[in-house]
Amino acid sequence: MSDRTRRAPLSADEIVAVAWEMSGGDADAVSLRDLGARLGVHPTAVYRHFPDKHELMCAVADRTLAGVCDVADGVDDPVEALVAVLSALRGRLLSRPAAARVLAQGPTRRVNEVTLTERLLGLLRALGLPDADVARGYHAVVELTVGSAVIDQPVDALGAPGRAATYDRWRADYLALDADRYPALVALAPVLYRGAGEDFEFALRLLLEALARRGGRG
Amino acid sequence: MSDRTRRAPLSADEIVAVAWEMSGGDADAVSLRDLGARLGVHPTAVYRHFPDKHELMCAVADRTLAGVCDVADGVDDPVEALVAVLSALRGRLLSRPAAARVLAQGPTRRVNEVTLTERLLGLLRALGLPDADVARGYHAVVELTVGSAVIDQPVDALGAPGRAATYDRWRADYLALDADRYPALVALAPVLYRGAGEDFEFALRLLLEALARRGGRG
DNA sequence: ACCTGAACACCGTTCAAGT
DNA sequence: ACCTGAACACCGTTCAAGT
Repeated sequence: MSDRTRRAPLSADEIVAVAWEMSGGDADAVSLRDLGARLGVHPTAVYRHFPDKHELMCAVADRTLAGVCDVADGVDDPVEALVAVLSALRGRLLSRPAAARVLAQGPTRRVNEVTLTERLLGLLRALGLPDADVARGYHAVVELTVGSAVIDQPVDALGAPGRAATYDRWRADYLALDADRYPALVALAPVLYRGAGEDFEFALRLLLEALARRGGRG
Repeated sequence: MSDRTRRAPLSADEIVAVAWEMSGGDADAVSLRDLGARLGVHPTAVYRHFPDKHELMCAVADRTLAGVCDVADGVDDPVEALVAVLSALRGRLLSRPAAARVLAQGPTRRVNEVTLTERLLGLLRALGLPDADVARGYHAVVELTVGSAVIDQPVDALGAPGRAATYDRWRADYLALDADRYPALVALAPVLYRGAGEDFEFALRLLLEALARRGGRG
């Protein structure tokens, strides 16, 4: 490492950008040693910019939320806008499991998350709900979306053929059970796991339409 | 270690029982070294009974589900029975985060989970839904319950006073935002985070009543 | 058959030292 | 001011060796 290859000073933004890149795709963990190597810096240099790894990962998670709300721009119906934003959120969490795990442990209250929360609350208000129901509806849709993303992520990461094979295997396992002890499971095995994305949207619409009905917009 | 203190041969059940005890309470991780110490055995001895740590934790997670269905015994109304089982499930996941993390990564298809699935499907069928909606309703309530548990767990672990303080702080943070940029957030801050358990039950009943309505039992 | 010892290839984090 | 080196206290896992 000669002087002319010595890098410019680190910045928090650069660290987050590189960590964010590393967290994409299959790699579902970022180590500080790998991160240091990609930054061309000693592994412990990031401690000058973040107090610990968790704070860094919160920043990475928040970067994952940047611009999710934009998918609702120009969508007039609040239910459709909510479906668009929350499906987009789920998609981002699926493709970035490390971020999903951070966000699944409670709110980070960082800028993109706050922007997203504002948008969701605004859209839920547009359903004509009383404030208390807006708040509870917000918690409901976030819990459903995060739950769906963390449960579906491992299978989602397998890609289309792997997904189909996995779901086939699970259905076969259930079908092979004793029908006397597990009648519902054996009967319903063929219709379980028919597309995680569709199942999510079904649940989300059920929730949103129930909320809309409470708001007098049903 | 004299011969007379040398322990009896390990069994998979004993390993799971001790790991399950260790995973309770505040400790949200179990290391094989600690586990070995509590078993009075070399850390790597568990590899004779489980192929890797993940398989062990799946067994621990399944132990966490034992008997959850029992809370529905004697409850006639299927909606009330579903609320009872899923609330009990959420409670167990809250008190055992290591198990929650395993179950949040997809189905284990072990005995207690299968028993729980059978019960949930049976109860959803009792709502009079077509099979496809039973399956999608099942995925919906599981995603909501697991999402609620993983999101609420860290704050839940603080105990009642810590919970209240945390929620107060979050509300105060939102209230302090610029009301022009974040109108809904500032307006609704006072009614956010009003008891995670109540919020969960609200969302769950919304979902179940929407399902019951589809089944002609609304 | 069942378990141990020693090692391998990792982690996050602290802190004195360098420039 | 910013980063490095070295160390600390951990991880899960493998595999040859012991009894």
